[in-house]
Amino acid sequence: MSGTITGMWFRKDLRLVDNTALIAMMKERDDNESVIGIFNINPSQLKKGTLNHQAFFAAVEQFSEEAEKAGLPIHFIVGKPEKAFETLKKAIPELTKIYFNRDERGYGKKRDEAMLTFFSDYKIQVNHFQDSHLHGVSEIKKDNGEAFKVFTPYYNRWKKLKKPLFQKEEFADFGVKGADFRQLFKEEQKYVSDLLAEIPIELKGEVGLQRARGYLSRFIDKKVSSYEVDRDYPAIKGTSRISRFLRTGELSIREVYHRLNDSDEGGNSSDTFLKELCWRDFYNMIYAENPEQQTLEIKEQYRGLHWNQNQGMLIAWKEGKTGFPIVDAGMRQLNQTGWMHNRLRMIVASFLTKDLLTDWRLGEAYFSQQLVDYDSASNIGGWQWAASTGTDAVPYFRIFNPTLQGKNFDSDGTFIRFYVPELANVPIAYLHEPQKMPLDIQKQVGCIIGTDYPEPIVDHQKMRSEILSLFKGQ
DNA sequence: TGTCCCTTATA
DNA sequence: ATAAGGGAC
Repeated sequence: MSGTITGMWFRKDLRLVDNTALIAMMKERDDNESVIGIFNINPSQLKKGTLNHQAFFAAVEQFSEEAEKAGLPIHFIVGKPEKAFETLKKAIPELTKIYFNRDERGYGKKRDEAMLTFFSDYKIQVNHFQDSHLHGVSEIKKDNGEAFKVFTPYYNRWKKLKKPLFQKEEFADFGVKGADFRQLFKEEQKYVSDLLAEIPIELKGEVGLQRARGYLSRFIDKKVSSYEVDRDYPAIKGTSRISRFLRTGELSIREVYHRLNDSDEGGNSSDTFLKELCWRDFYNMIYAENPEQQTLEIKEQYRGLHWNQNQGMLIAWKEGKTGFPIVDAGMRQLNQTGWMHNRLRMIVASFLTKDLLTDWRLGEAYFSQQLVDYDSASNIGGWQWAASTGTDAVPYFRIFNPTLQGKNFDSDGTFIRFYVPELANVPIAYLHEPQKMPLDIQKQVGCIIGTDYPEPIVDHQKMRSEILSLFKGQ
């Protein structure tokens, strides 16, 4: 083959449509330039065996098949990015240009910065783009040039800014086939097929653009108009459920934004939902501004908090055996499905930090294993919000009462009964406080407290005053 | 995107 | 007795 080769390096942008870097590559290429698709697997970054990992690689597998069908076979390269690209360059010396959509925070940002140096050393030209968010981390600043720290003023600015367009082009529209050098990477292909063989079949259903668009359409057609109210009730499927497709990039954030806007001409039924898309940009920006936030409280004042080290409490929380029905139902939804309703994420996070006095980092770490929609910026931001240690976080004295939250947001107990089957027959009068059930009713409904379902592992009022004094003492 | 507890008003 | 409102944490 004469001419040069240009690579599209896919990462959390597993899509052939409205992919900023991919479209740029196809538009800018000239006739003697071939293109290839690349995906790097860095074994040291894998969280094998977790739902997060399995869901992501289920999407990778689906994407790889779609890309091959569309004429862009994906070349998997394995190892630390520098090593993997060194091997790639040795096997394909004509590779002189790379396109990718950059990561603007966290591990991905460090990787991208290191790789810019690497590519420059190897005389590989690089073009990279902001593709993952409606507004990148540096786009929205206060008038004095500083980053926002509070959500509402950030949102007011965000709302006014013009959003990037949805680009309808797909790879196939350009009438060019990607080159196929996969026979040079037999070992890597074996590694990938072994890795994919470990993915449970249940996780392979919730993947792909078609699926994602199904959720999006259902949400826009049927749910967004009542989203503001319905989204708070876990028993109602009132949320969009597109988060898993946004974190893999199977669904473009621009497609989401413009479909919402087009369906809501002049109305404001989607304002509350747009706010959630803004939170996604906000926390992305906050993580870029606070690169240590995965391990360090943003509020310096609270860096020395003395958290409870009791492992048993943490385990009870993880397993959904705290004796607080709404908390347990939420944790079991997470464990069984890899997803948790947003109201419940707030409740269980408040419970871990404010009722069990447990370090928010442990909760964040558990979510990072379990969530099929895990996004580090949103997850860390959410945990620091709940722990009252983040910027624009809930004030430390604004403490959720888990029993009241259950009564308010699952008043008839539909959600609790579904995920905590041992409580299925408990009368509603006792469902949110099963420990108050008289023994004869316990026997009658087949749920003995302390045997079939735990006593509350803490006294909320007691823990509330304890956490208040912990925070006040800082 | 809270809850508690007090006061005051009304029954 | 209960609702509504406000301050405190």
